[in-house]
Amino acid sequence: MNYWLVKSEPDAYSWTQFLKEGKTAWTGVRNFQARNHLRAMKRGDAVLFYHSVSEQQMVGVARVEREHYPDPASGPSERKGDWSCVDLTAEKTLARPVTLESIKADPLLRQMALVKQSRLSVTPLTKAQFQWILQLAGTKTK
DNA sequence: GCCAACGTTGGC
DNA sequence: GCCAACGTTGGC
Repeated sequence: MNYWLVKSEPDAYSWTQFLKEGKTAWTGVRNFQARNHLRAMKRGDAVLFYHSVSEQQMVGVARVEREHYPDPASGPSERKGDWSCVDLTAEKTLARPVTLESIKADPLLRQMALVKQSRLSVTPLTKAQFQWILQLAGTKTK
């Protein structure tokens, strides 16, 4: 079981909308490193959902429902299969969102790729980091 | 709103 | 193949 973090600007695609839909195809990733992370995701992996820019906090937990498959090409220079996407299901909302501020203040959490490589939209995190975040959020793991 | 970090593009 | 210019992302 692996642990991941995906980011979204709330204005573009919010956790609220995700919850409403229950399931979403995580498409549109156009960065090789992020794509490789998508391809490494396994069904059942836990995924933290982070709101960037206007909120800068972790808001929910999702799960990998379907492992990577070709992201529909969006431009003339893209061939089908150049990029990948996965399907995610929304699992639970964090009782208390975990802010970037508190992440940076924490010795364990500030080692996350989210902090070090702020522009990367799909990043891995350790089990310890994941569980600690849930604890800070006042949310129980299954 | 600004700008640092980073990725991509295109001229040479 | 190098690198300057440019665009985008996201923190501040």
